[in-house]
Amino acid sequence: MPRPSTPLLSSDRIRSAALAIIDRDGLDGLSMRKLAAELGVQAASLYGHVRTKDQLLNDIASSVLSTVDVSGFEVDWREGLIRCARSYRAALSSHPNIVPFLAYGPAGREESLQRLDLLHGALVDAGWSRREATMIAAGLMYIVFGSALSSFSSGFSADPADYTDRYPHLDRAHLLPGVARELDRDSFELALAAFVRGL
Amino acid sequence: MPRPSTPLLSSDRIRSAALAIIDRDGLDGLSMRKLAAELGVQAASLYGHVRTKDQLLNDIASSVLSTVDVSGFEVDWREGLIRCARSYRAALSSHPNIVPFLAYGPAGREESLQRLDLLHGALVDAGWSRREATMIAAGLMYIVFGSALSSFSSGFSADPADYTDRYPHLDRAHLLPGVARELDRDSFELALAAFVRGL
DNA sequence: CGACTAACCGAACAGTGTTAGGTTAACTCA
DNA sequence: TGAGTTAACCTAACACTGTTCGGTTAGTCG
Repeated sequence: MPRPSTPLLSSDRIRSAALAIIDRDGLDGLSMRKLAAELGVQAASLYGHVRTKDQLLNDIASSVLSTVDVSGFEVDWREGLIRCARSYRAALSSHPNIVPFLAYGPAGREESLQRLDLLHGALVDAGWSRREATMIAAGLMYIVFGSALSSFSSGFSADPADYTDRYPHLDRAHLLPGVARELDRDSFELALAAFVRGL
Repeated sequence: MPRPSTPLLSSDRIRSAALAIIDRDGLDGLSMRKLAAELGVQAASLYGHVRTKDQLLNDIASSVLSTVDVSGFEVDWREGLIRCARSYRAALSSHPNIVPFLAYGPAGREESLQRLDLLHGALVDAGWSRREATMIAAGLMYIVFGSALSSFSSGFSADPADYTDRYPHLDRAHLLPGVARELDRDSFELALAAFVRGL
């Protein structure tokens, strides 16, 4: 196929198709050839719009994180922390399969750092030292990312019988798939509340 | 080369060589061919001792986690939580490059679950409901894993000049490589203390 | 109309995990 | 002692992966 009348590809189309694959098939389920196939194109053609796969993932990560909202610090720094963490977690858990990529390294941090900077500033305004503010922000991120990659609900086998014998103490309830997500959310809320209260 | 007089390979040798590569070259730096080469062997030979690369990583993860200590709950459940979290983090941060693998899925959880079971039991004995105990344990893991993959110190560029202009609020101190680890540890301790205090 | 660029394709390269089938040393047992 | 079996390695290959090179043609500008 030569150059088509109307372009088949665009960075946006590529990104959203890639994110759809990640959501459906997981992070390992995304390959450039598969992505190209779903766009009706050969793999090589993608590289006219995307520098590299890693860069593509970074861009996707940035766009996922772009929905995070760090406003709400005017009222109360505690409330601000809580809102920020919730917003962060909501963004991450809407596309959970990309979280392991975020957890890897300096990924799409431009967006992330701007938000951290705001958060940091708000904490300093509230009376914390710069160093304390940094640590508090870090702690908040620990909880957000830890809960987002939630090795817990998703890490358990679907069959409760696998566990009840071997781990008598563990609460059986969280093994039911339907309850797992709710439990994850409640665990996050509990951790968040305890953390903020304990500061 | 036919069958050698004394075996060149063993599961233990493979595991420790693999972990050494991971520590040195990162998780992506480990390939079966490279691992084989360092053991003076061809890649295919590894599969006589290891079922699959994923299984190998799981075994390594389990052995890393096997150093975690969940004792110390006799005295006080708060103190027990803190000790457990510290021990967990110590294990993870002694081999930080394998943490992203742990963050992936149901990895080497046999070991992990046994410990969680103990922790859970201790919390229930201390008066928490089963559900609360589960959530508290989860929250603790959030902080441990979140801090272990510490996107923070390791995620920053080595050159402070990259940041100071763009993010005026961020504390410059944590950009110095030497200080980063210390700051990560302090952030962990702060988050842990706040969490436990806030329960 | 001619030059040039943009957008795609086919084929290839080096690398990945993994498997099948072959070769030979060491062990087992009559 | 000698035959048969098993264990431990090998070579070669398969089906992938991300990525690049060189071609082919449609659209655009002078």
